[in-house]
Amino acid sequence: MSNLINKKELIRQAAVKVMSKHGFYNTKASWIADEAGIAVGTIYNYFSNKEAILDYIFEIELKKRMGYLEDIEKKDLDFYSKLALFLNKHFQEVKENLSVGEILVREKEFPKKNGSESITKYLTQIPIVIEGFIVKSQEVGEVKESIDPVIAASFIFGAVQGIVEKAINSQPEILELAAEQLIGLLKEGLS
Amino acid sequence: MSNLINKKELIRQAAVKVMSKHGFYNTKASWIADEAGIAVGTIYNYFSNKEAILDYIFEIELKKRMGYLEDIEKKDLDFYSKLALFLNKHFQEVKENLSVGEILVREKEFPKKNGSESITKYLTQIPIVIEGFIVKSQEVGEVKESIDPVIAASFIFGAVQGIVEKAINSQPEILELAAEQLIGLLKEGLS
Amino acid sequence: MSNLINKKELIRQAAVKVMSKHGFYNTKASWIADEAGIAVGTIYNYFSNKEAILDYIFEIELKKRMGYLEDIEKKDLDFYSKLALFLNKHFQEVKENLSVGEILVREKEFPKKNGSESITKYLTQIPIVIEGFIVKSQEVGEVKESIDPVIAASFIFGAVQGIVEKAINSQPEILELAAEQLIGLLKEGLS
Amino acid sequence: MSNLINKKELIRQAAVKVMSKHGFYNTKASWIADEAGIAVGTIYNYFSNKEAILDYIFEIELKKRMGYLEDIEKKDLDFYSKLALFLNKHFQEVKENLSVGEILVREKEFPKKNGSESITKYLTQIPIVIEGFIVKSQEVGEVKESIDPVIAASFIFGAVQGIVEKAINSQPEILELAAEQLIGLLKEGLS
DNA sequence: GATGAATGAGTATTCATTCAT
DNA sequence: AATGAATGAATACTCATTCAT
Repeated sequence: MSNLINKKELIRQAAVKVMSKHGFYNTKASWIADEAGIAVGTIYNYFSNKEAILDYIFEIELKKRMGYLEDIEKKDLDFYSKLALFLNKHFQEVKENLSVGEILVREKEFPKKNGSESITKYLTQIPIVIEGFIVKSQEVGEVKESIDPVIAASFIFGAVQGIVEKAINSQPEILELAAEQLIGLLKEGLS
Repeated sequence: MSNLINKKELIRQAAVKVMSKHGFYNTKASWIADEAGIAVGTIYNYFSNKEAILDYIFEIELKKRMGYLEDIEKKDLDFYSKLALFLNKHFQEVKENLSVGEILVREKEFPKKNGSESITKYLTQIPIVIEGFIVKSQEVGEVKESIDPVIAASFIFGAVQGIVEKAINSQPEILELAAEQLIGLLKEGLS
Repeated sequence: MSNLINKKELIRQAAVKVMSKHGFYNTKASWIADEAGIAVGTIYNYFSNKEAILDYIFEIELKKRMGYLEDIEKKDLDFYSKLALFLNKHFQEVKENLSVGEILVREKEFPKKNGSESITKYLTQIPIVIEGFIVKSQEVGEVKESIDPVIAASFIFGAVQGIVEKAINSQPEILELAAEQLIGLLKEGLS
Repeated sequence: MSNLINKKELIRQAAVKVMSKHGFYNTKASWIADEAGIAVGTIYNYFSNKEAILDYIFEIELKKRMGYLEDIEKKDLDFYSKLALFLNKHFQEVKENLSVGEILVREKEFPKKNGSESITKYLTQIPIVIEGFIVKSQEVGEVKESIDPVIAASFIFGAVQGIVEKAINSQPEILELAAEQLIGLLKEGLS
């Protein structure tokens, strides 16, 4: 019964593992099947094509982040506290599953006809929410008026991606301090 | 002989144009040839394979950046001035050729045997140089000791990538203010 | 047990509908199941494979025709009357179920190992019977000696198929007059 | 130079051979390539897909027939002479290349999106031209008014197909007499 | 008997790369 | 050097068939 969900989930996890290692384009459908311990054909009982798997991966992760952000948005906290909450969640997730982090940072599909909806959303929505945080903070005087919210949000989202990239490539341990450092930097600058 | 150089350069530029639009994996060698107005076979007189073209693109761009950074390093300037010089150069380049920016931000090849050396270098070396800047600045007391140079460098490099991504996707004009805003943020934080 | 027969018949009818529309090779087993309102697996409780369904369809139709022909053969009628009886029956059947007609005219399977026995029989036996009619008629002087029975039988069978094809493609109403016209033509020619 | 034409023609001929033997759906692209003595990929330099090959086969044969028919149409001959000319040409072609005949008689594609234009045309146009012949002949009083031209044309086209089918299946030699016999039948009937 | 999820052999098609001209 | 037709390895995806429930 929940077998259906489980199989799709099984494929998703196998795909994360394999795609994080070889990249989307170099990942063969058969590798995912092997990793999942199922037949190739089975993949296509749950996903219409390879792209749909990647899309689903992003969909899941995006949902998680948007869930966090919604919860956070409701809270009566200053900008830095809100951001800190989000960063902690995000870095925590990545720490627990570096493969997912790798995919989130690296995959930027180039669709032909049916590109991955969710990748675009992931890369777009999250910065927009951050932008919203900033705008509100400016209204309250928490953040300087001279700051361009669009630019700042792009910085922050980019910085987060950059840190995850670095963590994956060489120093996973930086994820421990990353949130704190990032918040500190945003609060007071480097000096 | 300058003919030789020109043809290679011609191919590089054609590749930038086409790859920025469709991504490396979805770009057919023949499209590059068409864009360059040459025969497919000709590409292979100048590049051993498709990857080598992308590699060459990054090689060129990396060289430019490293050149700037070396020049900047020699100057007797404070950290922020140095960084400002670099950012201005970088954003200027991207502004002049958004296609190049698109590639620099998006392509993160997954090599099998012979992955692109230059992409890895680009993603690695530049942050390291920035890291060096930070370390030096900390020695002089310009930058707080509490700042983790690795994280900060990843932050900066990531933020730069993030802003370029945003510029490409929707608002090229933010490149105008980006350097100034980033420096401001790093100097004093958001508040 | 009549349940057993009914299910097989149900599948046959569903298959006729779907195959007449998409052709044997483009008909998915699952479509037949859907049309029949059963599960795919059920099909295989009644047929060993997809080909066997088509084979069965032809088997049924061939049996019907051979039945008619046997009955007709016994009657003491002249050639044209016999043929008329057969044509009326055949065109009647087709009129009542154009889908069956479509299949009879269009499907000419190319077997690998286990080709459809019945298709071959259908395409072979009926002309042979007609040939027999002609030979007998020649013995009685009803049909000219100069007529080659094999050729004439092929004409007649082909003409019947041709008319059905036309009826299906564009003018089902020609089936009304087809038998009469065909007989007239055979009797006296066009002039 | 005419190499291009020759290669396409080479593929066409190989396809005729193989498809006539195994049928369109059971013919593997690689078999055609093997028969033609070329690489599979080469096929796709000349045809966009397998269907396009079959389409081309029919296109060629249809053109031939329509060419004959146009030439014949211009001549000032009675209906039977015209038809005789056409039949002789057609049966001659088939005799010289039974494989082509086999395809013309057997292949009745079921297209999804992009079905074979030419097959439909072949099955449609030729009967229409014959129909035209009949109508004209009726105006001149050559053919009885009681004859339905559509039915008669379908009869004739079907009879032709029937005789080719028979020739291919068992008695190629009947093609010798086929035209004469069919004309005789149409002229005076069987009796 | 009925089911339908799982299977995996089978194939059309693509496209980077080659090399004879 | 330039060409572009020829190549054929590589792979996503299909779908008839099976079989555990």
